[in-house]
Amino acid sequence: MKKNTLTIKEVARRAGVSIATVSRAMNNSGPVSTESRKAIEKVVAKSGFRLNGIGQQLKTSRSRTLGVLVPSLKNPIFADAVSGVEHIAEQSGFRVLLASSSYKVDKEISSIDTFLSSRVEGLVLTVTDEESSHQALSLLESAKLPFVLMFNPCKVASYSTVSIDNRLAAYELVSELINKGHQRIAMIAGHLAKSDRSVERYAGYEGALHEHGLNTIDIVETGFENPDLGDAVAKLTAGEDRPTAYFCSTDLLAISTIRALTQLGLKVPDDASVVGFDGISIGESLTPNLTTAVQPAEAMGNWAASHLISRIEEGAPAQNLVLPHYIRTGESWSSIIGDLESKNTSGTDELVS
Amino acid sequence: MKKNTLTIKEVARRAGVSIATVSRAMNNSGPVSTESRKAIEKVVAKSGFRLNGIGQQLKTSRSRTLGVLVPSLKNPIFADAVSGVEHIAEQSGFRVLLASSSYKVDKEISSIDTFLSSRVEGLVLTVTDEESSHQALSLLESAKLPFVLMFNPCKVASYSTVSIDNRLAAYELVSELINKGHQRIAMIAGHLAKSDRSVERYAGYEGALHEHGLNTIDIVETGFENPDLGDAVAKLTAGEDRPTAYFCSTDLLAISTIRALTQLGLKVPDDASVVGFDGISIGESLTPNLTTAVQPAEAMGNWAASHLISRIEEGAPAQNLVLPHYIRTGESWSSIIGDLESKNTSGTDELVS
DNA sequence: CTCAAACATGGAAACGTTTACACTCGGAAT
DNA sequence: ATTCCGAGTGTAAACGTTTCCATGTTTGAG
Repeated sequence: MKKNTLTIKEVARRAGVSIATVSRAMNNSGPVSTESRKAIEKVVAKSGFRLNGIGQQLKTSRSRTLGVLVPSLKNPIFADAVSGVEHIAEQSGFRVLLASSSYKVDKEISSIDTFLSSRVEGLVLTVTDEESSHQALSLLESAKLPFVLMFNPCKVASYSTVSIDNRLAAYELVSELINKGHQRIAMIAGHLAKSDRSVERYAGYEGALHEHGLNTIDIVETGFENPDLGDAVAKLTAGEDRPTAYFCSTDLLAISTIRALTQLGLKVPDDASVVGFDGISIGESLTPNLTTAVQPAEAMGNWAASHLISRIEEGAPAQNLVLPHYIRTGESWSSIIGDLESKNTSGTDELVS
Repeated sequence: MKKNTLTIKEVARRAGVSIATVSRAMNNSGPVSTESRKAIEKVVAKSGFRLNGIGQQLKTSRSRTLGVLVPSLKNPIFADAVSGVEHIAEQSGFRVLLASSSYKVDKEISSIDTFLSSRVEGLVLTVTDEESSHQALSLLESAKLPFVLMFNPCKVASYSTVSIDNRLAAYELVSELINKGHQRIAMIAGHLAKSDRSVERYAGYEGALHEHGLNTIDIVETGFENPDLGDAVAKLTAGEDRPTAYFCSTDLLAISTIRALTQLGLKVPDDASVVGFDGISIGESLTPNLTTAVQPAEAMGNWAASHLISRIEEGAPAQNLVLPHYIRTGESWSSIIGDLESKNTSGTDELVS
């Protein structure tokens, strides 16, 4: 059992110089004669030697590594954000260590634990719910590890965060629906109002409705991934005054909702409007394409990474960034102003009462 | 400028024991008296000390880290696969270092370079094209780093690979279309036939057509991400005998194709059938939901990771795994047996000529 | 009571780097 | 001639661990 991975010491020996010279040559960190350099390059080329990053990290006590923690890679919104982080990190010479929490607090904590012992220099993360992840975050705080929350609405001002105004975006979206004549608007949300984002979006939804004297409908909650909305939506549409619009707290949910409605014989947007939230790029290519509140996920990832790096490198202060969202108008909603009276007077109501 | 991160030495001092004892206590790697253990635990709890992973890695010369390299995280098929890798890695006590190549060979190489100096113990990767990534792969070979190719059809038997039989899957899918009465079947493919998978799929497409004495149609090539297929598809449908079916080399492309067709006033699947490839989960929720050849992406990631780990841990030999694919039947295609004559005689043709 | 096994412990040598420091040269400036 | 400087180099001390080894100190069996 021989050690076959060669070290700077061996390279130095073969090139007939000292290890200090090899180090200087390979890092361009000091003067090296052309002669020595040649000799070293020759040995390196022949052997494929590369400096052991772990040795470097230990000696310099810098890992040049960022941790990234998201609930799941299977939701494009997170995948896009991670992609954004990765690009900036890469171009700043940082490596990216990845973990996912599956929306579980204990996995959040154990991942952070791993990051901490890996000595990442900073962390970009999205927690399921800032409240219940409090333990995880204070772990980070006490370790004095710079971190940036992504997507999570900022609750604690001293944390670095990048997010959009979920409440406002939801408010705008639902208000638009109301302007288009919708009065019965249902909300479909991810599992539990356990996600702080869902909670905010619900608040926006509620706010918009109340402002117009309309009532909310019992929220439909479902799992985070690949939910089967069939039954839930069927129940909603069964009542005499079924919703004319569905506000989904996620594009993925909106897509499922559209399918569920179609399955029930309802056409979107003719018989029901559906709006989503997130603005995943696939939503633009759908038929009908989604009306949604766009979170610039990749840009959020970009910003999170570069802000984190400037905190690391220059000791920049924590910062809360609220990125602008916008409503991307698609074909999944429609106006029902014209239809309103006919529906209400001669339509279902009459028939039933 | 004080070093404030404390070390095992400091903990040992505070607990009044030797560093060897602290190490044994924290790793459960040797006998430690209850007394010493108590003292150490107390110091650790108070200070939040954790062993420096970099020191450990250096000393043990194990990084317990896997590299993962994919073209892009923005295609769900890769995100799912990475997710699969991450889960297995995590549960086997491996960290995951992530990089993406943006379909560029030079980024593949530089990422591998980074992985190599990070001393990852193995690498899971998807290259854009095995041919043109030859340099990158031989870099890995000469570094004797175990790696597993994911998605790439295996060309070199000595490499570990996990993929499906792209050619066969495409063949089956297109054959099915032919069975359903389609004669003019177009193929839409990702940028250049530069992707080895696209090439295989084209071969399957061509094979199925030729076997039935049918002709291929000039392939439509487009970029990898968010392609605007409008023009290309418009051109295809303009001719007198427009395709009745579209075989897309990717679900993402299929979705865009459906949109393009709809935009042109054609209904899917009534006026044209569209089939995809990949089996991204979102495809199931669409309306119409996609008929597609399913690659079990997450399972591929799982297998890639566990195989890689067994190569690392037990020196298991390289292995080529071809996972079964299957055709997921959706609503995006239809049979045109019955319609065939009526369409051709009384339909568009008559009108035009 | 003796002796070996088992337990507990600490000292010290790695692991592969970077880098402060000291040293040797020439040659340029005095 | 002397001084000074800078380029080029090597030695050796870290960085924070793990682990081999040697050294007690208990125990329990005989």
